[in-house]
Amino acid sequence: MADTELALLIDRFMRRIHTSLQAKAAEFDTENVGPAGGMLLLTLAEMGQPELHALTERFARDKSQMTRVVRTLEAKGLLARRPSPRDQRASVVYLTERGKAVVARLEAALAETIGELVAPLPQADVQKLKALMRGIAA
Amino acid sequence: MADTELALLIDRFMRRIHTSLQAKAAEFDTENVGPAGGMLLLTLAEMGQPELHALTERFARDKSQMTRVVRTLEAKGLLARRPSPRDQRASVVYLTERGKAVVARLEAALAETIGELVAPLPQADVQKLKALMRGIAA
DNA sequence: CGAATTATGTGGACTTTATCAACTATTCTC
DNA sequence: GAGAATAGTTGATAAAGTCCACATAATTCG
Repeated sequence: MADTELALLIDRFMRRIHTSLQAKAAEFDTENVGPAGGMLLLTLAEMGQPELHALTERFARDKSQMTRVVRTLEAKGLLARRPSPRDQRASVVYLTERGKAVVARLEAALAETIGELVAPLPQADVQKLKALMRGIAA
Repeated sequence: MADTELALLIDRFMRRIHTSLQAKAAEFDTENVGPAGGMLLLTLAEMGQPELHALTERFARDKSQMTRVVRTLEAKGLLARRPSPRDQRASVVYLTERGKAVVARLEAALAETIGELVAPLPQADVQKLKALMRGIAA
């Protein structure tokens, strides 16, 4: 029975990322995608051209929430959809060119913030940390 | 310049904890403290008798938000406050007996959920993971 | 010392996210 | 082909976070 500390540490880390990004949002969040929209775009960039339900599962949010976030990003022209060839109920989601440009900016800002927060750790430990988190995600 | 993946992994992990706990909330969240209240109680348990601003900083939320969360937990009789002896502006926050009982239940539920999510990892790796996260938090 | 500055906490108004249930339209199962 | 499950949307609501202004106490430093 693992203990509870991990959740507190992780929550805190996430909140610190959030706050730090919030502070400099004006500089990089030119499209006003906000935290949720930003994370979703990054997740989508990672996945390529998933069907919406797959993106929803990876992003670990409610599907109705997903509908709405995707719709606002679509309205901003950062991602687009087309019907899935394999399943008429499903749609495939993908970044537009503008979306890719936004993702590049988001990545730079996020990487900078993470870099600061993670500074006390040697680089090798950061890699180790990511590897461990990947192990959980699997 | 570290990359961005860590944030996605961590966000996802946190959301999975959240969803899993949500599903069984009826069993353990007898006082309806909710996710935010729960995390705050656990943080407070960890800290002992901090002044509110110290708790706020550790919890990494806005101070006005903190006022409100603390107030609802106080109303439920799970924590209490008394004026700080050192600073007349500040108040010291601490768990009541009922609060401690709630914390025990929260810890059990959270530990169970984390245990499940972390199952793919050997126990030693989980320890390593916590150690790394502690290193960041410092 | 005293004036300006900073820190603690509260309140109001607002935005963003999340939740839960119902519903349509497909697809799968057997 | 009937019944169950899946993909996605909508509506109503609740929870959480943000930003600003305020009151009061403490600190700084001329």
